[in-house]
Formats: sequence, structure tokens, C-alpha cells
Amino acid sequence: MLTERQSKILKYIVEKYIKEPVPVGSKILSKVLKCSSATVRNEMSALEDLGLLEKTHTSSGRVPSEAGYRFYVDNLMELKKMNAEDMMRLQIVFKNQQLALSDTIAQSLQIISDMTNYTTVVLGGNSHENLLKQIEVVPIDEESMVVVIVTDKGHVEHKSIKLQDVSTEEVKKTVSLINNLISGTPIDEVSAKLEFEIKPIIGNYVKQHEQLYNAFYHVFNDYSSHDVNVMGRTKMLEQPEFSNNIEKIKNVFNKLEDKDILNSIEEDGDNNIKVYIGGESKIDDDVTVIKTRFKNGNEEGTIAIIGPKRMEYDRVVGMLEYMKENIER
Amino acid sequence: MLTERQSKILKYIVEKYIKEPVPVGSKILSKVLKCSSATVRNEMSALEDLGLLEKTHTSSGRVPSEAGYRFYVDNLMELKKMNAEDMMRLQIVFKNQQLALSDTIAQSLQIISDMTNYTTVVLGGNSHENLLKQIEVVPIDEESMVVVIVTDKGHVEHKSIKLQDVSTEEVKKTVSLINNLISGTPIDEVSAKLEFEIKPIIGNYVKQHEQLYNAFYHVFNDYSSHDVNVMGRTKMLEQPEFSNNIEKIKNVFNKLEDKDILNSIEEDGDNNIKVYIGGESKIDDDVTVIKTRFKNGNEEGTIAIIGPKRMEYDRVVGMLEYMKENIER
DNA sequence: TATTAGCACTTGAATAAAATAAGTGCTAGG
DNA sequence: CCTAGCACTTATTTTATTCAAGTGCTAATA
Repeated sequence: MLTERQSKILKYIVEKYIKEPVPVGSKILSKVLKCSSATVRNEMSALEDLGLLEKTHTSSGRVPSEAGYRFYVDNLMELKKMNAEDMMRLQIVFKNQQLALSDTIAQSLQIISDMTNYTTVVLGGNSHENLLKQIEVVPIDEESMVVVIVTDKGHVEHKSIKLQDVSTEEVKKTVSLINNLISGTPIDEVSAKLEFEIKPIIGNYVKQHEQLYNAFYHVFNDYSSHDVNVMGRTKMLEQPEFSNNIEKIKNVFNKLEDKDILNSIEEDGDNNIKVYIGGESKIDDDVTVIKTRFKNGNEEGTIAIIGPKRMEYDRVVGMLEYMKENIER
Repeated sequence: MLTERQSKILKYIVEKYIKEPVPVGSKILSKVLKCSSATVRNEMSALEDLGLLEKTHTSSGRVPSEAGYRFYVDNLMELKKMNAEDMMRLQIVFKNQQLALSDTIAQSLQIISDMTNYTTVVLGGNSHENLLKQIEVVPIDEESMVVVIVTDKGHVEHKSIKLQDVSTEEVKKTVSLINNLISGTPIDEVSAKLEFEIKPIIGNYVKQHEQLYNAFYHVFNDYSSHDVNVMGRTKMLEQPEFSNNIEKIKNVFNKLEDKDILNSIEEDGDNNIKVYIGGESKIDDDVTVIKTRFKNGNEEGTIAIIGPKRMEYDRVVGMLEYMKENIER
């Protein structure tokens, strides 16, 4: 366990370094703590031995290590309430009764991205939690049509398909069959049900049943299963740890394009606010992801704020708490 | 007009500089042209006076100016056919009969982005060219529902709306009213028709008609009107003119996020391949956009390749021609 | 008249050396 | 246990030096 003074030192260094990415030396701390710089140096050395601080070179000041940030977040950080002005901006969105929940969330996260200069993400629930509500087919011309899938949570997915020698009648019949028989099934089980419950039936009355079955099968199989909405991608470029390092930018941007990586943020079980620092983030050693799940009626999902490891943890966690509260009622 | 020799010099400089972003000096050209470097210098000086070449500093070699690229593209460039290997890769996609056209295009442009290290874009027709085909409403719970809009070109857009005290019956009636009366209308005229043709009618039999009307009105008004699909955003980072210049990266990425800017690429009338160099591109002085419209049956749109001004014009134009041909049949 | 050899001159890039600033570890004494 | 003091390290900044590439211009040449 850390002594009172060590805690103070670590907290100060983390917060100072977050404000400005410059290693923190003993001199400034000696003023804060009203003791000599030598004393501070001894303490810093101890904190380094504990793995909470690091040096950038032999004679540099100290910088928080990943474990240092972790300790700060878990033990030292004091939550910061949002300031009134920021709250006002968000309330304008939340008070707007016209908006559907997903739009409310998107807009408010866009605002948060602007306020903080961090990237924000909304993830919309997993496909095994989404049940098929209804499918609709709209014919476009002789051979192509659009299939629209709606889930019980209001997610919509669509795909155009091409069919030869299948009549509109046959398609309509099949659609109502699907709606009657397998609506209510989790999306990722639909393909299976199609095979065992629909295929045998349409085999009887549809000439090109193989083709028709295949088309629907593919539609559900390709169901991308996740809404991913990233806001403020370019905010990452404002952060000094990236703006000097093209390789890092490349890496981070590529990860932000990768839906699998983003979706993996949703995985982790619990409903509280979670903080993934550096290596824990799966994005980059210098990136932190802070996320929480939300649930409002039958809509649920995850919101996340992605920024540098040097993120303003106290502020962001406060914001996310505020967001969660407002979304959930 | 340029002399034979001047043309040769300009062509050589453009192509050399595209291969490697280093100013081209008179020495190498003297070898190519089999004349003295002094002669070349005189010619280069003349080309500079014509505004086709530039120097990066008083004693540097020459670099093509924007006008130089323009002249090259319009007069000197020899189209380059795609090589067999690249063609093969694309043919695998084009030969796949299963895919809907939009998927074929997306996949092939993804491949082109990988082959060239340029960013690619598909734009899906303007809203005034899209006619309303059909709308569908799927109720999600007591008060919310999803509205799905399908256009005659197979574009799908959806939006959830919230309604209080409106019965499913009333909504259904309104939907079939819309489908019967204004299907076939250009999307961006639907709002107006709603007001004059639908509103008066539903006023008679729907209690909360104001609310219902508003909901539909918003749905069409927010219709984002364009499919924009950007592939290989991060490829820009591979280009040396950007990878050393964060400000440029920021600018370019922000523009690539901006749908209005991307859509403006579609504007320009004509169906042929168009090249917008540097300032003409609306994205950045160092960016070139090469685009063409395509039309296949009732689906149409624009494909574009976005890269540095130092783009391999001959290769990209060749590819785009090949793409257009394949899409259109 | 068009070309070319020759040369002085300019500039950016690379390298090296020196000066500066910030900060550390350690020792010894209060 | 704390701290004053000092030798030592390292990154950063500044200045000077050299090097390579390339130009423009002049005068001679074909």
C-alpha cells in the first residue's frame, strides 16, 4: 500500500502529466508538498520500484506507467462532475422528445467528442440479443429486390438480391412464411431455422426453391450483426502523442476502421463503467477506452470514449456516468 | 503550344516525379534527350515561364505545377492498360453472379484501393434522381416504430420515430395512403407532397394527425439522400506528402468525413472520366480526385479514386475505365 | 541561330561541436 | 527521517561547417 505522501505524489504526477505531456520533476513537487526535492526524489524512486512511475531517460522527470494510471483510476481519482455549461449543451439534446433514442445518443456523443477532443463510439447490442421482428421485401425490377430485416430492438439491415425465374407471388409467400414461423428468433439462429423449417416447406410449391432459399440464407448470414457508429475519428490527431508519430496514427485509424475490434469493446460483461488503459484497450499502447453499457426499455448497447492513455479520466468517467443516467431514463 | 522537345521534358518530369517525389534536374534529362544539360535548362526555364513547372527553391530541380499536371493529363499522358494479374483479381469479383451490383462495386473498389494505395469512394446517385418506391412501418413497441424507405434504385433508409396516442391502424392507413399517392415521387419532393396531398386527408380521420404528419415529414427531410462509401481511408497516410504533415492529414481526413464534400464530387455533369487536380479537387491542394459516373439498368452513381496530386494518372484512369466497362455490363 | 562548356552562386541537408536546461542519484550531516 | 549539496546524465537548442545537387549566365562553338 502507498503512504499518504506517495499517493499524493502519484496523483499529482498523473494529473500534471495529463494536463501537459512533459515528465514531472521533483522540484515542482517539493513546492506542493512543502518538503525538499531530495525527499521527493526518494519517494519517486520508491514509486518507480513499485512500477507506478517511469523515466523517459536516466535523468528525466517521472511519467506514470500503465500500472500508475491503473492505480490512479482505481484508487486516487476523484470523480469530476460536468460543468454547468457542458451539461446545458447535452440537455438540449436529451430534452428533445422528438428524437429516437439512437439519434439522441449519437448527437450527444458527437457533442462530447467536440467538447473533449476524444473519439466516441456507440455499439448497438449483439446479434444474439437481437430477435428477428419482421422482414419485408420490396421488388425493384424483374430480377432484383431489396430485403429489409427489422429486429425487435429497431435495428434495420438491408440487402439487395437477384433472383431469376422466381415470381413475386412465390417471394411474398415465402416472406410471410418466414414472418409467421421464425419471427422472434435470435438473428444468429435464423439461418439454421431457415434450413430446417422453411426450406422443406417452400420446396413443395416454389420451382426455384433452392435459389430462393440461398438468397435468404445469405441475407441473414451476412447480417453484419452490429451497429457501429464512430464519431470524431480525427480528434485523435489533436493528441500530441499521435500527431508526431505516423505509425501510431496508422495503427489507431486502422483499428477504428475494424468493426471486429470495436465490437470487442462490447464483450466485457458488466454494466458499470469500465476503463481499459493502454495495452488493455486492444487498440494501441497509448490509447485508453472508457465504456459503459446502457439499457433503455428494449434498446441496449454500449457507449465508449476513446482517447490517449493520457486521457482526463476523472472528467470522462463523469461524463459517461451522466450520459448513462440520461439515456436510461 | 509546346515543341516536341518541351513535351518530352514535361512528360518525363511529371512521370519521374510521380515515381519519386524528388525535384528533377537537368542532368538526368540531358542523358535522356541526348543533348547538353544547358540546353535542357533553357527549355525548363521556358516551361517554367509557361507556368508548367516550378522550383522548390532557387537552385532546385523542377517539379510539375498544377497546370503542368493538367497539361500532362490532357495532352501527354498515354493510357495504361491494367496488367493481367490485377485484372484477374477484379474479375473474380465481377464474375460472381451472386453479388448485388452495389456489393460488386464495393468489393472491387476495395481491391483497387489495396492495389494502388489510394482511397476509393462510391457515391450512390442524387436524391432528386431517386424516386420513392415504397415505405414500410414496423412497430417496435407501444410508442416507437421503424420507418423504412426504399427507392426505385434499391436504396434503403430507415429511421425510428416515436408517437404517442396514435393507433397502429391509423399508422397503417397513412402508410398505404403514402404508398398509393406519392410513390414514384423524387425523394426530395416528398416532403412537399406530404404536406399538400397527405396532410389534408389524414387530418380527417387521425386524431393526432399533426404528430403523425410531423414524424413522416422529418423522416423524409432527414433522408440523407446519399450513399457514401469510402474505402481505404488510411491509404492516404502511405503517401509521403501527407505522412510528414499532420495539418494536411487532418484536413484530408476531415474532408473525407464530410459527406457534403464527397457528394459534391458527384455534381459535375458529364459521364466521362474526369480528373480534378489539386485545387480543383475541393479536398486539398495536394489531392487529386479522378471520377466517373456509371449506369447499369436503373442503378447509377459515381466511383472515384482519391490520391495525392502525384497520382499515377495513367494507371488510375485506365483502371477507372476498366471498372466502368465492367460495371455497365 | 541553336547548342554547349564552364563557372560562380544558391540552397537544403547532413554532420559536428558547444552551450543550456532540467533533472537524477548519492553522500554526508542535521 | 529529512535535506543541502554536488557530480553526473541526457535531451534540446544553437551555431558553424561541409557537401551535393542544381541553377543562371556568359562566351565560345557548330
